[in-house]
Parts: sequence; structure tokens; C-alpha cells
Amino acid sequence: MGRKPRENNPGAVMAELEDTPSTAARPTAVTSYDVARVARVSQSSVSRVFTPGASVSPEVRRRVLRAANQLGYQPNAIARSLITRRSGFVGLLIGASTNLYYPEVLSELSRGISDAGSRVLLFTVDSESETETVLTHLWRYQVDGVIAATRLDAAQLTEFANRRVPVVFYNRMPPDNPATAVTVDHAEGERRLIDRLVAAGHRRFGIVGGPADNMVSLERTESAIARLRHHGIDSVTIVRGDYGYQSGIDAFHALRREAGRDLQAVVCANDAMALGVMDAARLQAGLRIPQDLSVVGFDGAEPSRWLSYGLTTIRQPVRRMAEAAVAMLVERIAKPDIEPERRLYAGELVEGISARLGKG
Amino acid sequence: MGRKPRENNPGAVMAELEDTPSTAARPTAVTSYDVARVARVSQSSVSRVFTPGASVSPEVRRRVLRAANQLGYQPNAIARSLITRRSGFVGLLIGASTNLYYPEVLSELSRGISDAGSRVLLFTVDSESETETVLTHLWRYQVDGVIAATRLDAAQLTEFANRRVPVVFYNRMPPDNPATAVTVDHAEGERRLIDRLVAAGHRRFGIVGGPADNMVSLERTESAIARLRHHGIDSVTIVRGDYGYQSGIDAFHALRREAGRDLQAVVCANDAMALGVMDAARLQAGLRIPQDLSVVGFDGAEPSRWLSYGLTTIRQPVRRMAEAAVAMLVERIAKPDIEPERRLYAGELVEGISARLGKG
DNA sequence: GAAGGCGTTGCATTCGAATGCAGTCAATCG
DNA sequence: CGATTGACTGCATTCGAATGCAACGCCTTC
Repeated sequence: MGRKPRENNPGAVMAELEDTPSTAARPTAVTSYDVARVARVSQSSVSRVFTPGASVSPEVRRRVLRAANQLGYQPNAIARSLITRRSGFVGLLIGASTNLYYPEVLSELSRGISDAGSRVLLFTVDSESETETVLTHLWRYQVDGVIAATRLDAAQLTEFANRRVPVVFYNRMPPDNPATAVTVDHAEGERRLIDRLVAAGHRRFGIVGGPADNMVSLERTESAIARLRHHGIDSVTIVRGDYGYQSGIDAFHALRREAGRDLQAVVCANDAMALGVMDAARLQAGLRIPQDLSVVGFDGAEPSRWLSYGLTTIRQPVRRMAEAAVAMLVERIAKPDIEPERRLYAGELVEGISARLGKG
Repeated sequence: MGRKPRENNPGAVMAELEDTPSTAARPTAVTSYDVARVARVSQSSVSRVFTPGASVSPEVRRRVLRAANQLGYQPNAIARSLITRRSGFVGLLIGASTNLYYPEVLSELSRGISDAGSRVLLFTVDSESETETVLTHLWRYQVDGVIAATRLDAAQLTEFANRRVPVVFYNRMPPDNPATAVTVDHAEGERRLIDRLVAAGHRRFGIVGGPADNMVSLERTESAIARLRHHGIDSVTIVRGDYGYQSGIDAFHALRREAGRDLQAVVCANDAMALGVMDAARLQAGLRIPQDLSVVGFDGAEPSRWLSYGLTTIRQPVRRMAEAAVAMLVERIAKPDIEPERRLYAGELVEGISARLGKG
């Protein structure tokens, strides 16, 4: 038995009788049946008018669009996705990180996802323990795919695979598992920074790492250490921060305690900590930068370019990376079985004025 | 005619036969029918197990949960919201603003919305002209409510009212229309800043406003001007920035050209511009702050507290404001006809070291 | 003038979960 | 002991849009 058209949608009826403009009172959501009734066509025809590529006569299209406009009709995307089995949602997982360039990343990713015709379902993961809860909601909302700027463990990654929901990591790499990711080339960036610092004569280095469980920070500091070793520099003092500005300040003092006054260069795992180091060095220890101490960061966040800092750093091509992440995801949503792929982006070395650099 | 149970959901069948753990291959999404079949109950019972407050026997609940767990079943929130007529989505509209405190606002709002049991549908509005497109998507996704940190014009606001979708503005006030909003008390904040500056003897003021179409910036600068007039200070030089750091630098030079060298204090409509003004004044014009020039901002974003700046500013209680916004929205989702309400939050004056302040 | 074809249209069904209603069964009461 | 209550369960329908299928014109073609 087919559905009988509703007889009692007051908003629609009112519009039908009085030709009310789209700003009229409309207590109930307008459905395709309401539009169909006003346009004197079937619900199917209304649906076809809003389905690209479907076959509708100009006359019917005109009538439907007129009625739809008059009633303020918009197709119910929820009902649509139930039958098309495509939710149109991309889940975006981000940590509640204080990373200075997060706003930029977020806005680029969001733009990219919108441009691809999907909607952004945002999940902020304050602590790792929330991840499971967040994933539960993801599954319930049938997301077409996910961009993750947070950690996922092996079991969680397996669950994505089982549910055939593609994930693309943004500047994260799950250890061991092959996964699709877009990252800046941390090793290459650190290599360039270290080479230039060493070329300028620096020999006594301090390193400020990020959180212990953060793969990115780990990769950056390990690459830096490896490259220093390559240059024959073994005695490196390492302290750990939390990626925040204040932890950079603390890290500077810790380095000074451990490494003494002949520290020549500080290599930080991100910009926020580097700025903290600069401020502590200049304003609390009275050092001149870069004459007495060179400081380098990583990311190229906006504040690092401010006149007070002019931080020497590696700038992430955020826009291109975000676009790549979205493109890779879209591709995998269309063809779920494409191989995992890690795409590396070389950062741009921003010379700045916070470090003495030899020629590369 | 009732639905006949599906006979051919391979993933579910496999799980049924082999007692496969939840990590098994599962090519098709698991539905409540699959769970029902495995648990040997009806679909209704499965539904009731996942509906808080419904009546199910312990035995059935156990069987259903076991089956659900085994199959990795999660209720399809899309199907659910189709029949319950509650999408569980809160639309979050934010500008692609460079506002330094946006990450904080975003993360607090997102947390609040999650805690309220809703999901965040994120829309970034890069330019005002996109708003219409974004709203179209909002309507299609049947959002339960919206938190807007962007401008909406009168017609758009009317459309929200017609569709009975509650909106709460975050630090925005649509002109004229009464709307529900959470804002910091701009006027009060500026009043306190100006009073303290005047009390310290400042007489020649420059003002750096924000974008011309931004109500917040307008309210801030107008309040500042009004308060200066109250103190008998009429000759104020006003320039306009775009809320970004670089525009603060430009604004400083513009002020100097127009107001000459005897400028004593610069009042900025936000922190980012104030930091630009400070850098331009110190590093480009060689002024000492606060001895030669006082600079104040507004918002209390993180970088304003950095050692290099110590900006004198009004700190927004972001967390409380975000919580209030969510609470007000939740209230209006439950009872759509509550009166519009504007809730004002007094900011905290952060004395900083970028301005000479008399006693309040 | 009959046959074939294409472009449209409407009917009926479908997606997955929630729910009103009616039926079942056991426990309790008069 | 029969009746009533209450807890539980299943059946059938519903939400709103998409779509396979069949029917209907209208035009072309011989």
C-alpha cells in the first residue's frame, strides 16, 4: 500500500491557500509531500527535481521549484541518507590541543570537506580516554569517512577497517599499522634546521620535546638527535614539554640547569614552546637572541612570524596538506579498498631571526 | 504488512555461525534486525534495549547486549532521528576568523554540546556571502539548534524563527532584533579600561577599531569613545583594522601619521591588533611601552599573556560564556518559546604591563 | 495508420529504528 | 478459583526521500 498524502500540515496548507511567502509561520517541517500537493504532482517528482540528473519536464520542475520556494522546502538530508546509505558526514577528530596552528588546520579541513560536498561532524577529544566514546558516536552517525588529528590505537584502527570507514590521519602516524596519512616531513625539516645550525658553528644543543605519547613530537626529536649524531654531536640535553608556551619557559630553565650556560642552540618540537624558550631566555635570563642563543621551532604558526619573535622554523604547508587529506579521503570513500598511503610534505624553512644559520 | 527479517546480511550471519568477535569482517552495516535474529527476539526488543526507560526483561537485555556486542552493533542515529524528529545535531557557525581566542571558544562550545548529549555539526563561514549556502545545509540536516559566532541578517533570523530552530549568538548581537545571546559586557570593559587610563593621566587617545560590519567591534569602539567624551576628551583619532595582527601594525603607523607623536594611549578592539600595535611601536618606532605609549586590547587571548607582551586587556570568561550559551540553547530546544535573552558577562581586567593605569 | 521509442510521471516499496496497540504470561487479589 | 493487574513482547506502522517498475503520452518512422 502506498502512502496517502498528509492532509494536515497546517503550515503547508496555509501557504497553499494564501500564497504565503517563505517567511510565514511554519509550525511543522515541510516535506516533499507538502510540496507535491501544492505543485499538484507526485512526491516522486518533487524528489526528482532535487536529484541531480533525474528526468523531469521543465513544466514540472518550474511548478515544484515554485512550490518549494513558497513553502521554504529543503530536502531532509537525514531521510535521504537513510535510503541512499551515504550520510554525507565526515568525522573530524581533533584534540583539544593548544597547538597554535590548529585554527588554521581546522578551518582549511572544514573548507575542504564542504567543498567536497560533505558535512563536518566535529569531535574534540580532550583526553585519550574519551576516544572510545567518541567513536561510538561516530558509528551511530554512519560517517562516510574520518579525518583524525588525534591518536587511535591498533584496535580502534581495526574497527575502522572492519566497518569499512576510511580514515586519514593529519600529522599523526599510528605506530606499526600502515595507515593513510598526510604529514609534514618531520625528519627532513629537522635535518635542514640542524644542518644549518651546525654549519653556523653551534655545538652545544638543547632539545625540547613534546608529550611523551605524541608520535609527531617523538619523530621530530629523534630525527633531530639522529642528525646531530650524524654531525658527531652526542652530548645533547633533552627536556620534555607539553607543546604549550608555558612549558617552553619551564623547559628553558630546565635546560639551563642541566646543560649550564654554554648552551648554544635550542631545538623545539613546536613553535609554541620555542616562543616560550625565546621569552624566557631574553626576558628572564637576559640573553640576546640569536647572538647568545639560537632557538628554532617547527610548524610556522602565525605568532612565530610576529615581529617580537621572527622565529626560525619549518613552516607546514597547511593548506596543501589539508587539501590533500580531504582528497585522499574522498578517494577512499569512493573506492574503499585503495591501499594505505602516506603523503609527506616538505616544510619550508623560514629563516627568521631567532637563530644564526650557516649556509645550507 | 510487517517487515520480513533480512536473510542475507553476510557479516551478521558469519558472526552468528562462528561467534566471531567484534573485529571480524563486517561488509554491511549491522542493523537491529541482525541483532534481533542472533538474540532470537524481535526488532522491537532490540530497540527497547537501546532506549533508556523502556521495559525489557533482564534475560532479553542480556541476550540482546551479547548479540549486539558480538556483531558490533550501534543503533543507527540517522534512522532514529527520522522517527523521533530530533536530529541530535547542534549547528555551530563560526567565521574563519583569525581571532586568537577562537580555538578556546570552539573547544569549550564543542565540549558543552557533547556534554549535553548532542553532536556538533560544524560550519565555517569564510565570507558573509556563504551564509545562505550554509543555512541551506543547516535546514537539510534538521539541526535541533544553532550556536552562531557569525553575523546573521534579519531575514535569516526570521527564517530561524519560522522553522522554530533556536539560535544563540556567541559574542554577536544582531542589530535591532531581539535575539538570544551571550556576550561579554563590551561597554563595561571599555569603560573600565578608559577610566583607568584617564586616571593615569592619558589625554591623547588613538582607537583601533575592527571590521566596519562587525557589531562587537563597533560596540567596543563606540563605548570607548563615549567614555572618553564623558571624561571631556573629544579629539580621538580612529583607524580601522581587520582584527588581525598585521592590521595592528598598519594601524599604529596610520595613527602616528594622523595623530602625531604625542599619542599617549591606543585602545584596540581586540588583542591581536593590540599586539601588532605594541610590536610596531616598540620595534619599528622605538617607543617604550608603557612609558612612551600605553596599549590596551580586549579578549584576553593566550598570546596576550606571553612575557613579551603582558597586554593590558579585558579577559573574556570563555568557559563560563560557552557553558551559558549551551545551557541557553538546550533550554530553548526543550521549550522553543522562551523569550529571547541577552546574558552579559563582565570581563576581568588583566592589568598586564602594556599600559600605565591609574587606580580604578 | 500501426509500431516502436523516448521522455515523463506516478505507484509502491525501501532504508533502520521507535512506538501504539494488542496479546501473552505469571503473579496477586478478592 | 477466577479475575485483575502488571510486566513484557511482538506486530504493524511510521518518519521523509529515493527509486525500480509499469503506464502513459507523444513523436517518429515506415
